Amino acid sequence: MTETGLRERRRAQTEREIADAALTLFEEHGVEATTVGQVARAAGVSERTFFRYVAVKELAVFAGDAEIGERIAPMLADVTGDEPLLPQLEQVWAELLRGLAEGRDEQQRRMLRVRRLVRREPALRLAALRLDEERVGDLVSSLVESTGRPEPEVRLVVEVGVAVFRTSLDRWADAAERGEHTDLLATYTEACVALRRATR
Amino acid sequence: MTETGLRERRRAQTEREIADAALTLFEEHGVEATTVGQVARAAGVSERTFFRYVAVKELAVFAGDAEIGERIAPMLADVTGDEPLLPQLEQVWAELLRGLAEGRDEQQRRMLRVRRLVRREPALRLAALRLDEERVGDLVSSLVESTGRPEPEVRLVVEVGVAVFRTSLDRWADAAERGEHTDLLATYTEACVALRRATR
DNA sequence: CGCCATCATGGCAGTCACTGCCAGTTAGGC
DNA sequence: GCCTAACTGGCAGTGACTGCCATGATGGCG
Repeated sequence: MTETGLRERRRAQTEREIADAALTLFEEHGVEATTVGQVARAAGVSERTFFRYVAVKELAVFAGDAEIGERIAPMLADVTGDEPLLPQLEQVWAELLRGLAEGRDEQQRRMLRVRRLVRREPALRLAALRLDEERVGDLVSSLVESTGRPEPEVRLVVEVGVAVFRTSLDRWADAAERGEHTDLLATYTEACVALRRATR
Repeated sequence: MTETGLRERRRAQTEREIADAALTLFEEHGVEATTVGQVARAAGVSERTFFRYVAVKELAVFAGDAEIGERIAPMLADVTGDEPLLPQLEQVWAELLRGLAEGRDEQQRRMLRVRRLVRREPALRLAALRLDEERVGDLVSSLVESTGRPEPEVRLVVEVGVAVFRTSLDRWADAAERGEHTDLLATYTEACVALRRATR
């Protein structure tokens, strides 16, 4: 999985450094007021290299999020087309959050910082939506293939599912903003319940 | 409502001309390959003026969509906090589509062209998401005030509702792409039913 | 009808995100 | 140790977008 070559390590490290620099600078001065040059310099890299690591400025802060997709992939293997899709997907996401809660504290703190920024900065919100969008696409095609269910049905379920997930993230970030520290997993499961109540 | 001053009319007209020029050029050459200068020239306006009408290039094609928000506003008055929110919202959107179906054919054809482009061009998809996002924000705060329901609940319902609506638009555009001409309203109500099935 | 405040437009210069190209350096297989 | 492929920085260029200013058109008002 993780290549231990020097190149791989270097690459992972600069990716981290760029992401951290971006996060700090975005928090401090706002996304718009932060230039790519500033982030690059803070990360100890040239502007040109910055763009070899991140496609657009706003996405700098999400570097490393790809691993989340990788963590989801194996869980998807258990999803079957013979049972309702949505509950199974909710299980997958809950499992993901459980893994996060058991993981390093540092990762959670970072995620909270990012989601707070996402809540505050429209430009970042848009970037986050873009990522969601891509993940939805991948997830849909993957599920269509593995479950054999018709595309429109799968798309609807996935789209609704991520909507619930996203609102949970927002609510979690909001709570933290107000100083109330809540559990993301609990917030998410509550949201799933609220969805049933709303659609009953 | 509609001021009949010469200025207002001129303004509305150039707005239309920009939107039409953008739509045609985007269809013909793709969004990325189309420069603002080209759209501006085709619309008979300077580049500087273009940016007085549209905030970012990709949004050019959605000019005039604001009126949809205005058409929704009065319908929102009937929404009460004493009954489940989601069905009421679904009613509002269905009503909106009904109004569209009864309206001018030209408007529907234009909407279809736009949604097809949105489906094909990631940049436009993102722009559409941005608009959705803004509308969700407005809708949520408006509903929180008028219904007195707690913000998180309202946000969840609106976000899910919009997701269902969006997938309907996509499906509608897909069908049209394949030559099957389907009814948008019917597609939407089917999606609402599918949502119940998925969450049961 | 003529005057004035307001607004709409175009041009220009400037910033900044992002890309292609080229040259120099470095890791890693042989 | 050698050679290929990957990584990097610099540079020039494009295009989106903004602020500023001058000019002309509109519409209200005496």
